[in-house]
Amino acid sequence: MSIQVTLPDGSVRACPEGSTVRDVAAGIGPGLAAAAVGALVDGRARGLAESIPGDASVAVLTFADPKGREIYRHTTSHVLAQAVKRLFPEAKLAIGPPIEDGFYYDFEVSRPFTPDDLTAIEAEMGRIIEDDLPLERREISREEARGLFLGLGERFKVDLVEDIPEGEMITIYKQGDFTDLCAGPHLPSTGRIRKIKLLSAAGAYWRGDERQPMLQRIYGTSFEKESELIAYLQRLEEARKRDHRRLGKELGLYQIHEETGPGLVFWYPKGARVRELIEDFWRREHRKRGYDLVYTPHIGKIDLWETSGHLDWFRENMYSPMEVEGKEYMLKPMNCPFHILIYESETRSYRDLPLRIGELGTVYRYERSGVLHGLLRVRGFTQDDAHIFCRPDQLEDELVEVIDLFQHMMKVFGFDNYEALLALRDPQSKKKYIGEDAVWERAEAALTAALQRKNLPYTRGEGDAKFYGPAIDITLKDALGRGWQGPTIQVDFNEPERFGINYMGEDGARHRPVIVHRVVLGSMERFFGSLIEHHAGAFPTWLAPVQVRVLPIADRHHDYGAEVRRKLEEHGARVEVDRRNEKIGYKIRDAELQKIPYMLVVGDREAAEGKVAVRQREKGDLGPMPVEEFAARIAPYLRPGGAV
RNA sequence: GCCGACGUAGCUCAACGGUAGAGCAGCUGAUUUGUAAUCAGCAGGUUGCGGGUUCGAGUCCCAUCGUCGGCUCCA
Repeated sequence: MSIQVTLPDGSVRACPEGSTVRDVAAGIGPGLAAAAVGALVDGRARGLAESIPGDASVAVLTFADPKGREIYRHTTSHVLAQAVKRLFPEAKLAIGPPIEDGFYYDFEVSRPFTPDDLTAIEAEMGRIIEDDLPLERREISREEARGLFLGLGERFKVDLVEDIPEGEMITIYKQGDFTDLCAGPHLPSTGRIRKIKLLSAAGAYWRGDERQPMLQRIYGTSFEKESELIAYLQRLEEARKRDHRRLGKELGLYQIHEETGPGLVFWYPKGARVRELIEDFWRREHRKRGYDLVYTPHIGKIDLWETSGHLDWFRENMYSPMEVEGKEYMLKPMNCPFHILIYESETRSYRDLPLRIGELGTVYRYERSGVLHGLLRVRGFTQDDAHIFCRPDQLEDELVEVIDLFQHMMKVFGFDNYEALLALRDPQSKKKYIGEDAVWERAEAALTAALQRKNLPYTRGEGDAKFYGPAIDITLKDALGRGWQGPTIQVDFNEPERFGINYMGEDGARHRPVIVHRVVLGSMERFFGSLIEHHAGAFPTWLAPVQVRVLPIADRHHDYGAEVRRKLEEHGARVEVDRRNEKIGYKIRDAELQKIPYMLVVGDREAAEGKVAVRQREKGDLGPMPVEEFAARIAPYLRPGGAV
């Protein structure tokens, strides 16, 4: 008997029954057999020693495949755990999965790991790798697993065993003197691991829950080649250079002052300039698309927050009330109640809808001190907020419009590093959510349809919706690949109900509108932080705080420099003249470090001929040209969305 | 908030428990300069803040403020 194995290229091979993944790889070629770390068998990861159960599609995995790397690093995390158990026999094992670019393992230990511990552990890992211990996979019964880990005193593993659903297979992997509960798969032996590096240790709660004990997590990574490891570490170093906190200081964009408090941002002149440009563009774009723009207060009576329901479900993110003439006021964490007051200030007709009320609204939210992060997580921030009040039948079209606006914004600002999540109800526990089934279904369908109509790729997140409605959440990635929620489009059934707002329908009866909360940038702070990292501080010309710096060769060229500046300013460019008593090389270096898009060197020749010697940021000398020619050349880049 | 590391001049960093230093930036002067740092001089600090130990604390201990990494990616 033989089985049919279908390979990724569509070809089919007959293999003897009982063939292993290793056999299939060897059948394809010796090179692949040597590089293989496992395979996807009918989409499920398997180890090299596992046999193919029957006819199946098989994709052999190497370190080059993300799934292959996971296997490789998962085994590395077991080696880490084995090393820790050797050096700290009292350590209790928790979990140790592969993650993007590496792996971690959590331990319960009597004291946190020190940097010296990490060095010793890494050395011990080296010995385990050198010993080339084979990993043995074994399927065991639930009872046997319980007994085994109870006997080993591994209480977290016992917990994990108990959480494995009934009927699911339980496997353990053993290497030398070390045994771990693990679904696998793994490399055949520890000697397959080449280059390892432990990166850091940090506290982490068991199951990410702060009511649970704090464990000590060790992060590390592993590669097949030393050059890959070095390249990875260099990439980390490069990413650190893009960090908006570093660039924010170097470029004089913003600062957070200890004197004021954490998470409260000062936009310095250059950062403020960029923000102004973003905001101007934002306003124009919203006007074009039928938004009414408003300003509302920063504080409001506590009763308002009672009505809105924020006191029930958002209080822990709100600052304590302040008392004014015996009445309690709250700093606003959201703009919606204020926009609702504007909506209900007059009787609305079905003809008035949709009503789109927008505001660059500054809100304050309490964030725990440990989670604050530069501009990306702060305590006071300005949302590019808007609330769309519409009839249910208008919802889908409105959502399409919002997605279109969002996509336009991302394009204009040169963003492509984002991911969309469609946050849906958890179908298992519908009672967690307010609003009727039919309305939810309609809203979820409208969101899905809108995403499809606008061709926005997304992943579905069942159970990710807020209690008041489904949403589309956009995650922006920072320089180190960490995700931050930016734009979001949320359908809300709750607040219209709580405020009892309505509109007069065609039928003369009152109807309840739906509210869409939406931000298309997120907040000015987070978006700016993202923007800095995305461009590594080198803003496209239209957003650069200073677009052109004129660099006179000597003092006698200052007057001509001022003339060039005036001419370019007439064309709407932001220009400054470097009048310092320095050599040209110094001025160029400084302008390059300040990431100014264009440097204009002016000396005797340029002054005599009415020219400028153009140097472009990072590109270098473009040669001399008349001032007017330069102005014409950069004109397209001065407009919003102008590339370069 | 919790675990760990860190906090010295505007910035980047030195200083076995024994008189706080350097480079850059700043200021002054000289130089008038052609595509990524001209030279010299000057000034700049209660070592985050507050206690304690010690003959003596930037250094050791406690407390506090702040920064950084982690606390999501579920054997």
